[in-house]
Amino acid sequence: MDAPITVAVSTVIFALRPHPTTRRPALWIPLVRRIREPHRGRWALPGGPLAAEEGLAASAARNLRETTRLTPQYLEQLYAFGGPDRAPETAERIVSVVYWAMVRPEEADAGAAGVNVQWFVADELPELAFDHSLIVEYALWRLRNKVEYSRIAAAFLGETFTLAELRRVHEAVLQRTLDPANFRRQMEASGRLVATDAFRTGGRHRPARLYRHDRSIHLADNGPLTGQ
Amino acid sequence: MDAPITVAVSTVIFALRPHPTTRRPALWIPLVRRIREPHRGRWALPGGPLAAEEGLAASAARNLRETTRLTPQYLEQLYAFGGPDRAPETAERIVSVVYWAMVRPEEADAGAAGVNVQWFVADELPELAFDHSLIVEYALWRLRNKVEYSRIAAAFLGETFTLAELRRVHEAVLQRTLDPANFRRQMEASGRLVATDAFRTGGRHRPARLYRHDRSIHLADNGPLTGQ
DNA sequence: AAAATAGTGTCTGTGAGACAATATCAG
DNA sequence: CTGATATTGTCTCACAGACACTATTTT
Repeated sequence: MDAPITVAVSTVIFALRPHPTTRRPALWIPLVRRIREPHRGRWALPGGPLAAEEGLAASAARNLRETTRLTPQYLEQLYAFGGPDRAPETAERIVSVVYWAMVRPEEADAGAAGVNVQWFVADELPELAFDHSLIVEYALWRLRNKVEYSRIAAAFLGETFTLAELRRVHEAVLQRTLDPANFRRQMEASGRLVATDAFRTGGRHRPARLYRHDRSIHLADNGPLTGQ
Repeated sequence: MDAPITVAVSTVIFALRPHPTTRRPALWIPLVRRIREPHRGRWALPGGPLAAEEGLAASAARNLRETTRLTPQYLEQLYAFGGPDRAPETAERIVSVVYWAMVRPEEADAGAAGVNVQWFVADELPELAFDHSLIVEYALWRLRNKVEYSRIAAAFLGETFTLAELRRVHEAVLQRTLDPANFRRQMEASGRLVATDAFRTGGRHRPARLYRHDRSIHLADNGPLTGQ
């Protein structure tokens, strides 16, 4: 007579787009409006049940693709949530394995995706369904930590970028301004950047050198896990 | 016709005991011998299916108690493993939420626990069942990282301890010797230690001051997760 | 006194951060 | 030339690590 336990996979998806009022780059998250009870009408993380023959990360990538039509540049497991009291309104017992992902701005602008999907500024979310507010908060915490010691910010940018562009990603994630001179030195000292001989011209100022990331270095260190 | 997916919880349990040859403190892990196929006879992490009304962490604590008769000083979720190819020998699909835990040496010596349970030096394990070798490797990596920036080492010690005792914990975890003078300064500067006015006497040397940890500071920073 | 560990002092190198100065583009 | 941002230079401070030195106990 075991109550059935369902495994679901949800994903916190981050993209960088201009903030609606300040126009400065900010973190955005797509959410899905619930069309059924419980929490009908509330916004929730995209997700769904784990398919029988599907890996956890594959399931996250699939539901990301289905809700946003995007392919993640980076995808990492966040946490498994499984308390028996997560959805007190229902008899169902759901264990959610939550991933977080990063997509590129061009992609994020393109497919606005289906109805019932809407992008929100990550720091100005409404109250979400279930424990999803807590989950997003945790994902933000992880992202803000990881941007400081990995080259994960690259997942928000294209193949090449200027140091100013990379700095603005860091500033958006960390929500504070960074000294251009010191930022440059840190990035150069990290050994993760490769200078190209191309420049970004067009601004009313000195052109900026374009860099790319060293592809031989992983976006982030997951320890002995090579990509579950 | 969904193939049923079972949720299991396993735990990597660490304790500090003298290494059998060097007698220096080393990390030990209790393993359970499998009595059924697949992998019969091999050693595996303690664990079992998630009970219907049980939280994930509660399940980990319970199976830890059942296999070792111990209560963890620290318990944290490690990762959820759920690839469809984890146990190719069976038709079953199991998603394992793995925790890691730390127990105190006195406790670890006491209840040697049931038959089919045996303690191993963490760095000298045999080939384990399923993907458990990878899991232990990852848990070791997390422990070694976390000991450097949290007061997690306290979980291996009693209420009060000398700086030498704390240093030997760090040395055992990190597998290298640490300068006593610099270690002292780092610990004092961390603000996590509180000096008591008691001393540990008995050695053929100057008595060492006993410290305790500041209980207002969490053992480790799990971000916005307060103790899932 | 000798042995052993507790605890202090000091020096050096590295890196983060503040901030000044110079370079080079568009208009 | 002016305005703007790129890029370089310099200074200071904090901290990790190496290592010499002093303190206090047991035998």
